[in-house]
Amino acid sequence: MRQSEILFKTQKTYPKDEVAVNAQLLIKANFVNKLMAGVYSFLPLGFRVRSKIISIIREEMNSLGASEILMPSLHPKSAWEKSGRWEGLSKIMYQFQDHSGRDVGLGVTHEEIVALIAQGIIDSYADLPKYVYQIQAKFRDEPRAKSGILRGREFTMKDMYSFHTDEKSLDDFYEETKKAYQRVFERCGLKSYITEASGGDFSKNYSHEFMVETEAGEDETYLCRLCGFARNKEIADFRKDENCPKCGSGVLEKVKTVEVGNIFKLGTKYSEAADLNFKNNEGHLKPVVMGSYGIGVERLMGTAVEVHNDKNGIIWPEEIAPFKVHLLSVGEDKEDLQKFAEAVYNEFEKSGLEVLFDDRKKMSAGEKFYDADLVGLPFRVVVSEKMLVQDKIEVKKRSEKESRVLKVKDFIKEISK
RNA sequence: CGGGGCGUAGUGUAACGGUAGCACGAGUCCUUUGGGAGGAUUUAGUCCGAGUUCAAAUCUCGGCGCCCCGACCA
Repeated sequence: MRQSEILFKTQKTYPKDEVAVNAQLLIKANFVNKLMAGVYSFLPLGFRVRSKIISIIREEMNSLGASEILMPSLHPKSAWEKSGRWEGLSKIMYQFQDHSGRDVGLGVTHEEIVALIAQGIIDSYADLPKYVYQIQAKFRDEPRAKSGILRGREFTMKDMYSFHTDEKSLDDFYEETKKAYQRVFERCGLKSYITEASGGDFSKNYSHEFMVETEAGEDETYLCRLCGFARNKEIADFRKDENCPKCGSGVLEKVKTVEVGNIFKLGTKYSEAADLNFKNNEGHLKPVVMGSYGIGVERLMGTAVEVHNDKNGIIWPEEIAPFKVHLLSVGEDKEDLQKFAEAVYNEFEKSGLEVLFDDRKKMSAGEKFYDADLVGLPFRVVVSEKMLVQDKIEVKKRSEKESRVLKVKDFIKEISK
């Protein structure tokens, strides 16, 4: 993609109000645009990061045997009444009346809705288990949106729901999901720790949270760096262990964390509210056992920025970088250099390399270098008069200091494997 | 929802109650071209509404918005 052609321009200064690192960098580097507190647009580069994260999530959820669906954001009050959550969530759910006076709300989550759907499909134990997920906007009237894209009022969530005949089936899937979640976070460049959750409006004792360590975190977690055991603050304060209860040799250290995902064993609460039953092999009607599993997409993106940056800008983990390579044409806009840069760009494109080509004219080398550092793509490739005469390119990893000069073909070969 | 801070060109910042200025950006022209280049020229602003005053960006009140701390966070 050519940088000159996309709706994209970095800012020279940090937004004056923002303190959160993810907000400062994502706004300065023009990945996102803030419309109001907690509500963001995703500009070309930010949109690509978001898409990459979604692809990773999709792959991992599909690998669990889950199928993707899409439920609506606009819900009638009636769908929420039986579970008692029209009232229970009224503080954070956007609720209003349409022109004909009907009560409607914007979805904060979809247990009620998905249970209604399953109710019309699941009849017998032979229909179970089933797993569905969606990746969709959620709306929450947060009393205080904060920390850039870490806590928004409108945000994308992957929410998955599972339906089972019994606890054992749920437990098995729950454990598989735990592993899939950790793969998602790892592929996004983040090390996650699983904690047993203490709170929550529902399923009080059957949920786990996935925590990533960063100063920007809102939560406090005690973790053992030796074995990866983690425990949330409420439980840790109650237990008061100093040594790791799992490996015994590590020390529990209090760190700040961001909750990037959470999973719940719901039991039969929502299936009972929605009359979601199945006939077991004896012909008896039983409520379906459910689980729900969430990942906040933008929160994951913001956390990656919080964890991977330096004073010059973002350092994107490779799998979620908007492009793999930033190709800079620097120096005077002479015809032979332009031709060379175009040729390199075409070769990259032909080989399927995801490349952002800084082909902007009348732009000093310094400006392009600053922008490249700020934007933070994994590889920076420079073509200039100096490179032209050698018929080579200069390659530098964003995460490293040293650059290397090599042939285009060799670089493509190296990066493609 | 409690507490605090803050709203001035696109961005970042000045201005005692008395001419709204500077830098960057953007437009035009010339020069420059490996770490945010230089010159000439143009462009564009006091969040909204009341009040006090001869006079309000500045003082008072109300609203709206943003950020931070706390509470909250299926």
